[in-house]
Amino acid sequence: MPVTIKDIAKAANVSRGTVDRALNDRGGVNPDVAARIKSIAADMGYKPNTIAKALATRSNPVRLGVILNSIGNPFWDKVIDGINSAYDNLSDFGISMEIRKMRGYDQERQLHELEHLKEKGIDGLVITPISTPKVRDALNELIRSGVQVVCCNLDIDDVAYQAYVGCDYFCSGQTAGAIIGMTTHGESNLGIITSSHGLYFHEMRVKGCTSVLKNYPNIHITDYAEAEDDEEVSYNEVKKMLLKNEKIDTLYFVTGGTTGGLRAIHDLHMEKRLRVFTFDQIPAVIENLKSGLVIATIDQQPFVQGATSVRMLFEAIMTKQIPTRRQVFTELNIKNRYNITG
Amino acid sequence: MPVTIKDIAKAANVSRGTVDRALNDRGGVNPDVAARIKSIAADMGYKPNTIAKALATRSNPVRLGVILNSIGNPFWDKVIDGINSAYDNLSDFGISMEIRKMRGYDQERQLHELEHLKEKGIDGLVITPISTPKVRDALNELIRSGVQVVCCNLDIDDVAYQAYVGCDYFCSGQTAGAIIGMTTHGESNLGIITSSHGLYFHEMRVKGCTSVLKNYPNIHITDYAEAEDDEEVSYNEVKKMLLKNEKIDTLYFVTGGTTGGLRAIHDLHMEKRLRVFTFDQIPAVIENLKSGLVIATIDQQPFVQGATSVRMLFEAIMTKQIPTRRQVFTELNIKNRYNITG
DNA sequence: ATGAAAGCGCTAACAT
DNA sequence: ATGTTAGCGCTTTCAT
Repeated sequence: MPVTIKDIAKAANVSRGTVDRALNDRGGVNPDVAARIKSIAADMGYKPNTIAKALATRSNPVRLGVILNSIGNPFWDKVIDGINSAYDNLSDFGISMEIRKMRGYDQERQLHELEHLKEKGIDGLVITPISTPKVRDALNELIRSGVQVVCCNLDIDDVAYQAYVGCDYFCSGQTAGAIIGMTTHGESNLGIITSSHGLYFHEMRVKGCTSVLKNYPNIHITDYAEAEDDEEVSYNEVKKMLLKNEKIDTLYFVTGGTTGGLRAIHDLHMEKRLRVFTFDQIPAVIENLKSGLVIATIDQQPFVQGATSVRMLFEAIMTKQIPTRRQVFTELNIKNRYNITG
Repeated sequence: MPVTIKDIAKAANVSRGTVDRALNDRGGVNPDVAARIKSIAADMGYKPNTIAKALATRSNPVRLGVILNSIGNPFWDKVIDGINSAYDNLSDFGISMEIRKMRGYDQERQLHELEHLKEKGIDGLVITPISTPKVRDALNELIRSGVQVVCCNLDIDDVAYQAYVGCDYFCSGQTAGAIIGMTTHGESNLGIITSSHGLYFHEMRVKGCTSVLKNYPNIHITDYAEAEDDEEVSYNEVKKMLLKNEKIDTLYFVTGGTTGGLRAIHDLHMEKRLRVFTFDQIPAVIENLKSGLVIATIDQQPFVQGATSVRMLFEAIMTKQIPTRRQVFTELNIKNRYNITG
């Protein structure tokens, strides 16, 4: 039988109210008494009952805020599914949640969304942080004011968040490199399409991939293109690359612009000539896995990322955890036409 | 603000007790009144609050039983981790759980474990059912007596269970076939190691694989061996197969006996000659992925299987769901040396 | 600073 | 057949 505050109250010869105040640092209790209560609670192995707490605090429930750079990028659909799924599971706890979606990587826009949620009042925040000093400072101030923060999919340095939930980008690059090496039998001329932002995580994916491809002397990186995270730009750049380099037989899409790039291949009727490797399971990728153009794609469990972010955030708020900057990496999985989970 | 039984009671002009009795079919309420209450509840969009219910029924908590054919097979370690993780998450709901582990596929032993749990009294059961008429009948009788059942990892026909949580075995075979075809560049002489039980799911894995390999005219299935789900038998059979067939350059372990088979390869010093494909991420597989002997393994998310089984079972019990024979397939994921999650 | 008591939504034992 | 009431473990308001 688990120990309750009632048990502690009896053991400490005080009332349940005092135990509650002491254990939750609500103030208004003699320091000596508080210390004694805490030590007794620890001795008895007290673990607060989350569901009872949730029932009791139902009148002013936990408020969650979410800010995602999701507009115009189909990758986020499943992250949002995960967020909503976790939210539904927690609905009995009486929580509320507001999702703010934005397009691209404009820090001013993100700061604006942050301000909006701050004014409405939130106890926790899930965010895909844009890694700039201004965003960093804003998040740290938010955290100082008592709001718990979980970063989803994108990491940011020097922010005292509770957790980063996302993939290991370097490792995802390695995984891609390995599958490229193995399935092309170590013979290929590779074109790499990246985003132009010099985004840290994109770079990691390229580095991870090339570090593995070093083991294959006959795989040559023939050309790079920058898609600027825009499908149209990607479409044009891929076209240009393929027309310029007749030798290219393999394409590696790091992220963003994959849909446009695949369209370019079809418009050039170069499906037969090319083997394509991508990330994630967005509709265009699934379609082309089925058609055989895309050989494999690396999945990073977007649903799990969304769901875990919300769950960890709620957990942190309920148990008053102190920020630990924990890295929670989701699995990286190779998908071919048979094991897609679109 | 969610609607509660109190709201319904007021709307129906009855007491909360009557609403509770009506909504939960506890009997002792006028059929007409019950129908009216139910209709009002539906109209108001009533959703029972699980955590309040759990708090109230804490004195006689939900009792879960688990029966796994896990002894001697490292695959199950992560299933059990998943089961325990879900159990921990539900601990605030005051549930109890007993895990019974057994070795191999002896139906008498399984029926015995079933009897044990039945005598102790359980509200729900997670089981890896041995697909025989006796087990089928025993499970159906259990279900008729009001116990919810979830099948984990193994499916069974004609049992009115709540859900099967596990992988799609045919699809896992296809996925393996595709990776074998792609990474061997369509050229190989294949040895297949299966279990001897003629187990349905093993057969599906072989069929799935060969159905895909039909697309590769130069991949030949040179030999089959039966490991009888025993590491020693597997060790000997693999040795025999490799010594007999000098041409074999690729091995496909369907399951059970992988550890012993890998050991045989090492003892024969044939690591250089062979490319191996396996299932799951058991220690021996991880080790040999790192060494390069195993090219890829197909993961079926054992942790998720365990956790989901328990969660779905609990959910079904709490909400009195009627058995639906739902198939919940976990993801199938290709793992190489870079994205293992051992 | 501490205690007492009401209440969160639901169940179950006891009255009527 | 229906109503009333006392909790489940915790928070919160009101007394003291």
